[in-house]
Amino acid sequence: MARGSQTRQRIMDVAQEAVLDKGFDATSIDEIVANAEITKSGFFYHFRDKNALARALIERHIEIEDALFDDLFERARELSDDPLQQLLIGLKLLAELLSDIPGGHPGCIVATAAYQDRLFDNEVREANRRAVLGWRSRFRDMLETVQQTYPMNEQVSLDHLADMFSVVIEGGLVMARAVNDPRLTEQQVLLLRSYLNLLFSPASRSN
Amino acid sequence: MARGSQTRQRIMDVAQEAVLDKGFDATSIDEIVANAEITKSGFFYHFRDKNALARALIERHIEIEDALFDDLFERARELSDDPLQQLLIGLKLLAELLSDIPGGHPGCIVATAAYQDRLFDNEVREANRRAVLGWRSRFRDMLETVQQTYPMNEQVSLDHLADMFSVVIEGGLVMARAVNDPRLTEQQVLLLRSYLNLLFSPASRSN
DNA sequence: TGTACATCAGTGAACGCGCGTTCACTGATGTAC
DNA sequence: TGTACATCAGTGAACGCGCGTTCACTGATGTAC
Repeated sequence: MARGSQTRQRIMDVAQEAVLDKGFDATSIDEIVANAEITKSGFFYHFRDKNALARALIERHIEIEDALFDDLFERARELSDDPLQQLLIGLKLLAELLSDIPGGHPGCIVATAAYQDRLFDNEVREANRRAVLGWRSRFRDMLETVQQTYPMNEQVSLDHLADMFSVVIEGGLVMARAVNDPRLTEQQVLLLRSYLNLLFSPASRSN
Repeated sequence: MARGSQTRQRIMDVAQEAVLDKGFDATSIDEIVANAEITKSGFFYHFRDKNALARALIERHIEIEDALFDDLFERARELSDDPLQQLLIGLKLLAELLSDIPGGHPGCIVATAAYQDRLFDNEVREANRRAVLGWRSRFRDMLETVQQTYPMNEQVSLDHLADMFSVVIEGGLVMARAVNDPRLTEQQVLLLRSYLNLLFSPASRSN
């Protein structure tokens, strides 16, 4: 890796940690450059302005998150041939993964961005929107496959259901922060799993 | 109402609108006093500093939210004697209410606070925490009553399930912002309703 | 192989603006005697 | 009922600090001939 892009990477790593910890605008460039061991003007060599950093952070985050989901459900496919089982196993793996990451995982960058909307320019908002819509279509595809084999026990919109993955994760992260209990997100993902199980499993549900 | 407390109220109204729109620290005191038609020093007569405003906003919000939930489930109790039906009706009413409020409802003040944690002092964080725990115990009580009549079809923790109300609402609000679709929150609340229905309804679930 | 030039990856100092906060003061209303 | 004093609900001007951003400059590396 070229010398310059190493530095750029380091700036982003340092920035991401700070942003996840306390939000984007509470993270000053001074602080970032101090931790990245570079000068302020070095920062502006790599990023035109602070918005460019936000954009880069969101875009990189989407890639990482996507790769992570790819891995996760790939593993799930290895463990079962049944589409419903794959989904349930994937969610279980996701819950485990969430419990392994100490103190907040990448997902919340999206929420941070959503909540500080007006601070960002249009490009940042668009990047954020694309990320969320990407997740919707990913989970929607999986749900459609499941539905082909397992008719739903109650009719609900697959799009809404697909959004619920993001909702539960992001909502879980918000609440985990609010009550200061990092395990909350994981627990909520397992509840989503329980819902999908009840929704798609063929009856015989007595005890 | 005394002259002073009218002004105080006006400051808070104006501030709340701005905070919900773009976050707490993106809302300047200058802007608040301009919209409240008062001078900057007038603001500092009513609030010692910006944190005091945050605290007042969160506390007032909790009261309003609590009153709102009280009303909502009181109405639900009038409409049915059955605890499960009460819960389901309550959620339906909540969804309708969310769709009536144009552009974001109070709930997100809590998320805003959670995501800008480091900006606030301990008292603000504590107020926020109390709010969330209050909702947990409220919903937990309702769920316990339901469970006495309707055993769960799948064993899950009532505490986690109670948290899911907040998770779905807050997560829904975050996502609604991210994709710019105000109806998203309402849809997610209805999915939670669907989950509770599947979880507690006695079998005979085959369409 | 040596020289000329260009690009890369930064440095250091300065700037200006907006922000939260302070402080000395004031006119209107309330209270004691 | 009138006067003295206290409190309430503000005003207006100033301050200082941190922040994002700019700008002129520089030493190291890469490329052409």
